[in-house]
Amino acid sequence: MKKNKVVFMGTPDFAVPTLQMLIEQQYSIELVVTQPDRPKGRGNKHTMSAVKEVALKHNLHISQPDKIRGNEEFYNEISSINPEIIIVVAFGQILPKEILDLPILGCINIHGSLLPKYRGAAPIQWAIIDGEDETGVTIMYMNEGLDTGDMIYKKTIKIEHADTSATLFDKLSNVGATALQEALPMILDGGKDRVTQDDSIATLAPRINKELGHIDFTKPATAIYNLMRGLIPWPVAYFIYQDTPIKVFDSTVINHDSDKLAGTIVKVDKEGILVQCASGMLLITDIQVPNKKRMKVSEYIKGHQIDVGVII
RNA sequence: CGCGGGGUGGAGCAGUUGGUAGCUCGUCGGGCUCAUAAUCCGAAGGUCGUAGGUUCGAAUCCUGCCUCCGCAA
Repeated sequence: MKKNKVVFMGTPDFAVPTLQMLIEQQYSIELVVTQPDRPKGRGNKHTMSAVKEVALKHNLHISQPDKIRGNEEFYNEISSINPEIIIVVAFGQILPKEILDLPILGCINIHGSLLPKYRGAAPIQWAIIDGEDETGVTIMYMNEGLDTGDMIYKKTIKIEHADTSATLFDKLSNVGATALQEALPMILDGGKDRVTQDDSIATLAPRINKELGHIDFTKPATAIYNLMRGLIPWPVAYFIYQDTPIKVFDSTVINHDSDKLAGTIVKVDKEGILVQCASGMLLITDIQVPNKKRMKVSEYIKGHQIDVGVII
C-alpha cells in the first residue's frame, strides 16, 4: 500500500488510463482536478469530462475550477491537502508557479511525444502529419515553460501506416499509464536520474486548427495522406468541390502519376476518387459532406455527380 | 431554450404553381462471351417515418410526435 498523497489533474480520455492505473496501484488520490462540465453535443447538454466520470465511480474528491491562475480558493484547497506529488495528464490549463512549487516531489506530466521533439498542444497529430516512424511518451517534471522540464522516463512506440491520431491517442494513453507506473519509483525516490532537455533540437507542435485541414494537392500524395490521418478524428482534412467542403476519412497513395496537373480529378468510380498530386496520386475512398455522415465514395456517387477533369 | 439538415423500393439521391412517384447503383432472369466486376435486353421491388389537419385530391401545405444526422472544441 502506497501512502503517498497524490493530486491528479486531467480532463479527456487520454488521461483516463493513468488515473485508473493510480487507483489500481492504490495510491492515495486526495483530489482529482478536471475542467468544469461544458455544454457539449447536440442540444448543448452539459457533459462531464471523461476523468470526472471515472473519479465519480471511485468516489474520489473532485474539484473543477474555472481558472487556476490567480484562483485563491483553489490554491487554498490544494495546498491544504499538502500533496507530495501532482500528476498532470492533458489537463488543459497552464499551472502557475505557486502550484508547481507546492508538492515536495514535484509536478509530473505525461507528454505525448519523445521530448524535446513536439513540445506543445498537439504532439501526437504532428508526429503523424510529419510522417514520423515512431513516437512515444515522456514522463517529465513540469516547470514554467511549455513542456520544457527535465525528463525522467520515455517509452517509444512505432507509428503504423494505418494509424490515425485517433488510434495513436488511444495507444499512447495506455503507454503513458504504464510509463508512469514504471517511472514512479524513481520519482518517489527523488528523481535523481532526471535529464535536462536539449533545447537546440526542440521542435514545436502547435495547436491544430481547421484551416490546416484544407488539402493542398500541389503537395506529394504521401504528405497529404499523412495530413489526412493526422487530422482524424478532428478536424479532418478536406477539399472543396463546387463550393462544398468534402472531408476525407480514408485514402490510398498510388505510386505513379497521370499526365494531368496536380489537383486534377483523374478518375471517379466505385474504387474512389483519384486525384493527381505533386508526386503520386491519392485515391480517396471515404468521405463526408456537410450534413451527411461519413460514407464510401462508392455509395456517394450513386446519388451524386463528381466530374473527371475538374481541378480541386 | 446554441445553429442547422434529413427520414421516398436493398444502397445513394431527385421529385417547390399539390393530381397516387423517378434516377444511378445493386438484385433477379435472359443474350453476348473461353471468360468477365465489361456490355445488351427484360423483370421484380415503394402504405413516400408516424398521428392528425387543410383540400375534390398531398410525397409535395400546416400541426404534434418518433427517430437519424451534421456543425459548433
